Amino acid sequence: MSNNKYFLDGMKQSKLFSKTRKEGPKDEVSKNANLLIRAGFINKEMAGVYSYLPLGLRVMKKIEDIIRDEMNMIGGIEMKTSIMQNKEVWEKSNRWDDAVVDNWFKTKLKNGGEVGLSFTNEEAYSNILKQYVSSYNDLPLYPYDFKSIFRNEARSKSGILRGREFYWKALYSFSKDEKEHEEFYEKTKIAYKNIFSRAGIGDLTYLTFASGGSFSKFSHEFQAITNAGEDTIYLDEKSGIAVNKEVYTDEILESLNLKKDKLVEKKAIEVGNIFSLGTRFSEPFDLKYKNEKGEQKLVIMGSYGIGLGRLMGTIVEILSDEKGLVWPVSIAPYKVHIVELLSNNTKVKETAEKLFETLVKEGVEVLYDDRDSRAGEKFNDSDLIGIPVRVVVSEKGIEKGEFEIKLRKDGKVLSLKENDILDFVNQYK
RNA sequence: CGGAGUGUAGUGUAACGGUAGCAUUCGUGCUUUGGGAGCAUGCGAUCCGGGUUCGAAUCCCGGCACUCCGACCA
Repeated sequence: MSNNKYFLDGMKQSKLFSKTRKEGPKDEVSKNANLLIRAGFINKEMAGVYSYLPLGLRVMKKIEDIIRDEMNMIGGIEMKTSIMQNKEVWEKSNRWDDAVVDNWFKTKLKNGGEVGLSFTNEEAYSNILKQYVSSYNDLPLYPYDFKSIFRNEARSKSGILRGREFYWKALYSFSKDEKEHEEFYEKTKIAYKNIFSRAGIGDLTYLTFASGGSFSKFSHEFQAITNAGEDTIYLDEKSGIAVNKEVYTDEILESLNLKKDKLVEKKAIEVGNIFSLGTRFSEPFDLKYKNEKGEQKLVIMGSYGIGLGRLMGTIVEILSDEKGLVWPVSIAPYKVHIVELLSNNTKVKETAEKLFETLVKEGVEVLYDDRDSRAGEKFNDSDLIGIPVRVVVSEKGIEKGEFEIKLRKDGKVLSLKENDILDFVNQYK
């Protein structure tokens, strides 16, 4: 967003329809949804279903940009699979029947036919690529998409951490053989690490061994440590490797070379996971290629997911404080929050307006609190919304020829001359 | 899907079976102007459907919704 010179990215708060609230809704216990609703980032529609308001959407898009960047760097190719799914396709892999998959949302066409709403993408990709993959020259392939996913969960909970409708990134790997698959699998571990670091929770997110399914001993989860978590993991703090409770056995610990007495039990949120699919889907879809010798071989698949809403919620759980949200610079809805204090001196508004225009022209993403409200309310709102850099424009500052800067993360305060403010703020672009 | 609980203005809360009140938000006017100011004034609500009763937010039945615990999952 910030490097697009043709799109000036500033917002006057008087034009932002969302408003902050002193109190969270009573039917929302989770910290993430409570704060995000209070700050006007999301709106609850029903259990497990949230709309994203302007500020929330901006955060979501930044997270999306980070993930896209990392996926593209390891060879991902973005596309978009449909949300409405064809029954016949899912019957091939035996995942249409409600007795097999009980969290489908299904609906009927006018002519009586059935369709399902996507709850995952293996079938969609396998079915599409069947048309295009026929030679070893066509592989490997790493398509992915960002998409809304629908799961008829018996119980949604924890705000945006577990919804019935959620937005995710799903990448699938289509490899010629196990070796090629493994190499890519290892690359995604690094890409995932990068994503969580860039999103601000890298130091609390650990690669975790979890149950694997029929094609590999383990799958791998990325677990972010927080008491709000639903999962229990056992972490070796030295190596940064963890084991999910579901595979926490003596035998497995030994195979991973982990000592039981060195592990600490932690609550964590699964913010991403990757797993090997082997030929589970290439077989029913007859997804094969011809190798150099002209032999037909089954494609080896892998799956790599991240729930964006869940990631956003996890970041809120981990980074927010008693005053409200605290966004890392990388995903903050805006980088700078200009807070203009009310004054009879018209110079205050003029100065704030001018600063806003200057910063926006420089390509800084700015939210400008131009509202006709008192200082206390503005400061509290600013804390709640959690933009990294606050610039206060006041009569007091103007007399001194200075702007007051306050950093949301650590509360650090500094004064800057008008000429220095651009350089300072540019660090946060 | 099992268990528990809760549904009152936009939001948060009160009301023994008897005038639906308070706070905040919002509108208007005045005062105020560096951490959710003050005064005045106004708008705005009992989840839906039945039943009991002279009378129901309140009691009973049914439905729906939401929250929490469990089972299940990005």
